[in-house]
Amino acid sequence: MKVLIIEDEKNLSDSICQYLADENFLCEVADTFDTAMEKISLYDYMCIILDINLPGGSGLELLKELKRNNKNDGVLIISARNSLDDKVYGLKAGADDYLSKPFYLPELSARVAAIIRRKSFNGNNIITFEELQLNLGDKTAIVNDQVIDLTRKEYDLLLYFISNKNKVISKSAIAEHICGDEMDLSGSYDFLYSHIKNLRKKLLQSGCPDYIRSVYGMGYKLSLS
Amino acid sequence: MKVLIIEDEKNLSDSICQYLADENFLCEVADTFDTAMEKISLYDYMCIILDINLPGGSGLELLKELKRNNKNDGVLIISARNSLDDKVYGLKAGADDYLSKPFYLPELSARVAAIIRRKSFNGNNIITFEELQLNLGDKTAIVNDQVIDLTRKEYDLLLYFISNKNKVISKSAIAEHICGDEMDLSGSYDFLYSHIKNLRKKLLQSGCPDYIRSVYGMGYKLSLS
DNA sequence: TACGACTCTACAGAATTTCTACAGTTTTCC
DNA sequence: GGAAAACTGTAGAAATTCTGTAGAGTCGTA
Repeated sequence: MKVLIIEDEKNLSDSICQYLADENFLCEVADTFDTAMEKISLYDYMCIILDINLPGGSGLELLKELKRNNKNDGVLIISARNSLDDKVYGLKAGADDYLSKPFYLPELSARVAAIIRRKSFNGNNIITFEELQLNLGDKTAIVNDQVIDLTRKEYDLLLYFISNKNKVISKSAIAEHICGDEMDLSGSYDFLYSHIKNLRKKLLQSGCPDYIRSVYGMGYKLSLS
Repeated sequence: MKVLIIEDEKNLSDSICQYLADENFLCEVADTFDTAMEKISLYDYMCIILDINLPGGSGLELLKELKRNNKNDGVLIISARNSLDDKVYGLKAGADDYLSKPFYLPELSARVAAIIRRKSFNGNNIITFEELQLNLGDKTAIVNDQVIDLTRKEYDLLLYFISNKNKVISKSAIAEHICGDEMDLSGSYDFLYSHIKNLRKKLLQSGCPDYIRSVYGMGYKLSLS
């Protein structure tokens, strides 16, 4: 559950960071325009907390860049100026919410949680794709109110698929993700084929269409069509 | 999408190579200063992954040579020393990014992709030509909101065309780009004709005009008229 | 420690998709 | 018109993915 805090005032970013970390978010901080751009282009975040006034460039520019690249990260703008302008421009540029400084950390946290909930979760640690539900809390998968028993690897696999939905992910990326970097691999992805086969089977048995598409020569993709 | 890995430790270059190959890059490895110099002078690469510590010469020297020859290949430096020196000198000498060992392969891959995006596509994840859209992130081609299923070679081909739009590109350049240097070629471009035919067919079926012009005796060109 | 149940991975052969060589046809250029 | 270049459909080759099975590994419990 990664959150990026784009804020140059170290005191503030530190306290946000600590507060959100306690709420079980994985926080990263970027304190300049350039590092922020880099992080955004490299990784996906569930939510980006964006200070409009940045050294090196405007936060709004950053927001536009995000949208230009079809990134779906949630964005919460924080801005010192309490002007209506920032709010209007920010929301118009595609931000999800706005909070003006100074603010109370619990309120920030609540808004971040709300954004994430709206984006992909429906409240209680449940991440979904179509009728497919994954409960991160007790690590169960649910389709049509029916619990599917998944092994640990199958669960990891499905989680990785859902959090990268509609994107082609390579087999090596999947292998890294579900086995860590101590995988010796020896050139064969047989174990992956097996897990995917079993996962597909269990999902199909629960009446869930096969959303896991094989993309020949590239990898896999979780998508509708 | 060719990438050159300059690294003498075979274990490392092997795993980088395999990981990137699975991400659909065409990888070549150079394990000494001299072979690296030779490859660089012979071919163009989208990105060069450069280990600073090389047998036979410093990677920084190689970097300078690259710039001296006005080569525009992207460069990602990897170095065992976690010293600021390597990073500073490297970036000053014209490298695009720096990663210190040990690193996580997905991170390397993300950075390579980012360098290529910055170099060739202005940092955008989506590159377009008229109604034709190519999304580098999820590796899809879209025409009029409709996804076109492309094979790996067709995708590579289209990517190469779009990133060289309005320029005539020779068949040998195309062949090298989509097959790497291990292509035997034997003087015949039959396979290329086939791929281009199939690509054209798929694009036409999606209602996209045939922007792929054949330039008799020269090669091909993606253009309007 | 031993047992059973469950999970993971390796293997081999089948099925599928993509690639490319070939032969014949059409187009282009001079 | 003739030669070279480009195009097309086809079929076999090659690469990739899928499947079932079996043995190895893991974990909890008695």
